[in-house]
Amino acid sequence: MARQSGIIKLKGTIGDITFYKSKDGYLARQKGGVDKERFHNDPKFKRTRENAAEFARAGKASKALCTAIRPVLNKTQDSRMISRLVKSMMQVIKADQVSDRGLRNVLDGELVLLQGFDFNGNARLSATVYASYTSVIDRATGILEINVTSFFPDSQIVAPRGTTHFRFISAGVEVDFENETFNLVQSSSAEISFDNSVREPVVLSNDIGVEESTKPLFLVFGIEFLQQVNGTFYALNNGAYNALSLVLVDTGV
DNA sequence: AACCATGACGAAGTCGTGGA
DNA sequence: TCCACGACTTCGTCATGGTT
Repeated sequence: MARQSGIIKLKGTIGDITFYKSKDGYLARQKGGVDKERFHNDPKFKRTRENAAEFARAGKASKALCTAIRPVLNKTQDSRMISRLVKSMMQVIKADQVSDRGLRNVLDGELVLLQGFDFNGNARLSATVYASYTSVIDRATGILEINVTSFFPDSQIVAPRGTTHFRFISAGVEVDFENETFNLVQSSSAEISFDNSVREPVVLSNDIGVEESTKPLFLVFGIEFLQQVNGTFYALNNGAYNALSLVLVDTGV
């Protein structure tokens, strides 16, 4: 048993040697693990394979959703967004009470659990937009809508320094997780000046053009901060403070 | 010999980092 | 500038290497 006696204690793997901490102190040993062949065939790994299958499904579903709203994401995401999304997607899958172990999936799960997901972990929508709004998904007409009530930018929007304007953004998307296809429609408000005068209500309506869809529908809502220089709008801080959240989910039939 | 604690592995995907 | 690799997400199983 190799023991680490130096000043710098390591944890993790370098080359073929694994460094770790045990109750006896810091140790080092040869890298171990289960080989691929065994993982795929050994009956003892059945449970592990089932977990892997569900995890793979969560990964794929996350990618499908991510790809679907890619145009809206537009820098309103942090570097760990996918990780968090996969984590949430695993909860969706684990909520499937119909399928057998290893076969649980997002369609039989609770996609509603994704509601409230923030695509930018550094700027949560609920801590950025305090103007009140309602969200509606009308499956019959295929219209996904956000209604922001009258508000005061100054006191109801938390904007980063340098903001002169902002705009609300929204998108409605129908996702077919089985075929990994989607149907996205996006909309945004005009540029709104960041000051203390009252603003008229804002309506962001997304008509996906499909009536009575049977697939899951998602409504995302967010805000983009802008700086106006000589009449042109520039994205502020590369979008670091932009917020985007999955405000409403309609699971489908 | 039996037992215990612990980390690696695998699945899919994306982003950040470092080397070439 | 591009590419390869590691980190990170979940979690059950087992190799590893120690102790009793």
